[in-house]
Amino acid sequence: MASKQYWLLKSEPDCYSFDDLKRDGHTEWTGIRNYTVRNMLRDTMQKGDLALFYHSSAKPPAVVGICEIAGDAIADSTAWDKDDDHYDPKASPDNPIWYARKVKYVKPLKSPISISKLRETPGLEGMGILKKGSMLSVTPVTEEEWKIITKGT
DNA sequence: GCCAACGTTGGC
DNA sequence: GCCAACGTTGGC
Repeated sequence: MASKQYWLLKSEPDCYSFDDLKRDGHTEWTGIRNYTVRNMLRDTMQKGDLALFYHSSAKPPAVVGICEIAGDAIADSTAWDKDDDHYDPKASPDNPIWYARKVKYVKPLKSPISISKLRETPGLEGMGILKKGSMLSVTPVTEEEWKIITKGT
């Protein structure tokens, strides 16, 4: 088994916040409708990987906590739910197209790190989240970046 | 298979 | 609410 990998999961707190995850304990990370993200989530992630929980479109946008990839890839059944916001008419139980992962609450950061703070921090310049125009809701995080961000928590 | 048009994302 | 950047779509 390859060594542990690190990720950053982006969510709008109005949609699903880190506090929601704390309340629930775990959740299914569904609604991914981007092929790059799907491939990472389905093929590259491993059960037991750790992830940063990032609040996008928040005031301010920030990394707020830590969670864990708690299961293997599973078909995203919201894709064939007509009432779901992320309904995809091309998906079906026989051809799921989209996948999800179970994610488990771990703990909050000692204090949230805003995007402007991330930009100012040496060693984090290369983070996917900071790239202009990055729209990926899941991005890999290096061990180095992970250590800097979670130091002291 | 090219590429322009369009929709979406997300920081500001 | 603006707008730059990106992914996706669809006509050809």
